Amino acid sequence: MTDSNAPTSEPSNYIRDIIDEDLKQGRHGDRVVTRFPPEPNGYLHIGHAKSIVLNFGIKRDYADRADTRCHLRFDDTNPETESVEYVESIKEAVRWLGYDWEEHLYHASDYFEQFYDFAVVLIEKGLAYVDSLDEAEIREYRGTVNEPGTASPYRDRSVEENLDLFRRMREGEFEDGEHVLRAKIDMASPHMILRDPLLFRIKHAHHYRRGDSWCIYPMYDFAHPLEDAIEDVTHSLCTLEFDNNRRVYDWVLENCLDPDDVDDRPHQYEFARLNLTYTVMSKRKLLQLVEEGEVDGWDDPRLPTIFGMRRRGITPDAIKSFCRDVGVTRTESRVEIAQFEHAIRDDLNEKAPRVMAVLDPLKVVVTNMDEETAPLEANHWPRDIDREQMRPVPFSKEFYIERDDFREDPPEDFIRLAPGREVRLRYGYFFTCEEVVHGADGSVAEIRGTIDPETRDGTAPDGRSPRGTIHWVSADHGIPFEARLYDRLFDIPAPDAGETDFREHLNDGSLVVQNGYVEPSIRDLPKDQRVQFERNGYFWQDPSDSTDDHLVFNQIVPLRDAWTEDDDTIDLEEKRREKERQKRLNREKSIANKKDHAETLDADERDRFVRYRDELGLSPDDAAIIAGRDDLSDLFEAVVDRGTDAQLAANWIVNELLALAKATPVDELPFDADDFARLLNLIAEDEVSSSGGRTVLEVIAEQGGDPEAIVDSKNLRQIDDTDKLRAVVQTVVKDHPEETERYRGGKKGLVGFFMGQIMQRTQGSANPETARELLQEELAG
RNA sequence: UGCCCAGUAGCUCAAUUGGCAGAGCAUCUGAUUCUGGUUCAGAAGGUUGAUGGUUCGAGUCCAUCCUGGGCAACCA
Repeated sequence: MTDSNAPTSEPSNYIRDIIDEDLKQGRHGDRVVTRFPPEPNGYLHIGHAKSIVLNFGIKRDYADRADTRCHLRFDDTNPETESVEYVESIKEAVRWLGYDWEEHLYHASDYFEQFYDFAVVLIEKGLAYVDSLDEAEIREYRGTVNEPGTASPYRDRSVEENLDLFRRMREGEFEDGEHVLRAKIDMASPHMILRDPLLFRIKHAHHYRRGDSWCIYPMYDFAHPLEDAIEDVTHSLCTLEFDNNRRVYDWVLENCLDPDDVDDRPHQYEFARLNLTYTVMSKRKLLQLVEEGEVDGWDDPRLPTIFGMRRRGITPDAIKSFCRDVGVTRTESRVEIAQFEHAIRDDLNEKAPRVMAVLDPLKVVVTNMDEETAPLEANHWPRDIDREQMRPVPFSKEFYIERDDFREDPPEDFIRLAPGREVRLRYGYFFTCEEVVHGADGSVAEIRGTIDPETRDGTAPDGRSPRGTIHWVSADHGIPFEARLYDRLFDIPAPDAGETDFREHLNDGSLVVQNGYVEPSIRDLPKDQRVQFERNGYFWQDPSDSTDDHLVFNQIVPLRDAWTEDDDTIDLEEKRREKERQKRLNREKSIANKKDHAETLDADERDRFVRYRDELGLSPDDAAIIAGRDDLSDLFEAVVDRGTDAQLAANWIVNELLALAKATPVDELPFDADDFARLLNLIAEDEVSSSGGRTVLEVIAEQGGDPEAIVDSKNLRQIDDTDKLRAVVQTVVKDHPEETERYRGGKKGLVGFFMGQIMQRTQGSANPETARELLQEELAG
């Protein structure tokens, strides 16, 4: 039971971690500026909602710590697909979700002049050129993922010529496709994106906002970073598929911006888009369903579109709380629809007054009652929700119950109505079934039976209480209505994953229409009130089809149902076994394909490798890693020459130094072989522990310095003195009686906790081996 | 076959930056209940993708491999 409106502590995620750190470092002063940048070429869906909640959520949550903004920006740089209709629908969707962009509404199309100017800057720097290859040729020249590209013959045009051509492109002197403007980066880059990406193309097309004033339009990779920079965005959040594009994003900003502005330029961070089981999320597939009439428009309640969800009756609160639940990560995932349904129920449980409605009516006649009784009184709210809102519920001789709630031949655990059985009618009498009337086809047509007049208030004087309670609606007073029950749109969890066309997996039963009766008090509730039809789920009136004469209710979500006849438990077990099987398979493969490091070495490296392995006794792995890099070999040999033990040196180079020097060659680090040898010496002589050594290494790799001096200034000299250590160990144990208790009770993993405490107190300088021995002695009691 | 990204419970995520592997959802019990709902209590579920290494100590650091995804639009 969470109140989604409450300012609950926001879950942290990796993007918030970055923002926290940036705030701490003052990277953008105290500004945190995000943006939601849709292209107005389609309707928004729950995946967009995740992005909206992320971006606007950051604006809201950091408002107390920082100067925050969140822009709504239309990324309208492609005139062929965009329109005002989409702009308006997107604004409406964002507003409906409950977010306010205030005065920060922007359009990329307002920046066309600036994009042009930035392009001129690049040309003048010799970093962009007009290419006159046609589309097919450009593709050809780009190469493939395995082969480098080749330079366009136009790549080396003069700045003047480029400037002239680019100006004339804008003037409209050329046809579509005759020329493009490209960045001059690297046609051989292993990153395809960096093989001279296109910046501008000619498109004689009418733009929905700029009309015909432009005939060249910028590409995403050029426009987007500049849009962010123009608006002073600090954190530009997008989905994972733009990961590769980040390289151009950075390149554009670093080369277009004034050097003074580069330091606090925007940065792009990617997160996984949201996928749900049993539905599809891509604009293209959604469009296909709409256009082919598989669903009833963009706001069909079965669709995961914002308008579909709105029409279905799902609230913004539920969507937001769901988005918070799934979090923000870089792991691609598909969330079980059950998780979403939970958020919807959790939200509605406290918002929806209860009423009774029968969806699939079966008539019941009471034989021991002739005239109408006064209406029963019932609270719209169940006892566990602390609200009172009474309404009259008329009861009469004839009423309807749910067809499902009666079985002629009930299974063992069936607790509802059956021949000879008594049940409680919700808010009213106990009823006993005495007769079953069959129709011509043999199906049950009517139930007859008696009420116990003593049980009008739902209790019996003799204290008996039926096992089951069922809902009902008076036949004389019930209002007929149409119920639309929605189920998952597809019948497999990942309709868009396999080889087959996703449309083959459409679920025939995704919409079931039933005609039932609802209690008359529904008329006293606001038309847009979400209600719970007891035992049937949450409903509300369809906003477009429901009228006073013909009520239409959408089922927002059914109630959780513990009485299901099919069980998913087998499925779960199967999944576990499948995962286990897969793991075993992968293990075999990964062992079988283990690579021999030495294979890729050239002749010189191989010499070194053999020497390290055979003469110095290094493991083949270590020997190959060091031999494979000149900088590592030089350092390694230099320290060994100074008398350091080869294995020790290798360990530290491979396992510790490599982590710090992934990108930079070690000879560019601010320390030399002497420093490193001295450090290793301190470690070899037990002057510092290995963790102390690591600290020293970090310092000298960062800023250089004498290891010995650092050891002293940071107080890292290893404590071997047993008495001194014992004192520390004893205090630690004494200070944590509860953990000690648990350790003695069998939670041996706590040694790590205690060791951590000891290391903290001694700033990492305790001799770990001795400390551990003493600790174990002490904990043994 | 190049480059990039990601692998923690069935699903979605945590894990104080090298120190007790946890939570929500789903599942299964039990209690409460005039909703087979809600709420509460509990259980089960893990070789942290694998193998080796570093370390007193590895989900976290190093190496290799495996699996999945992305990149060769004048789309975004």
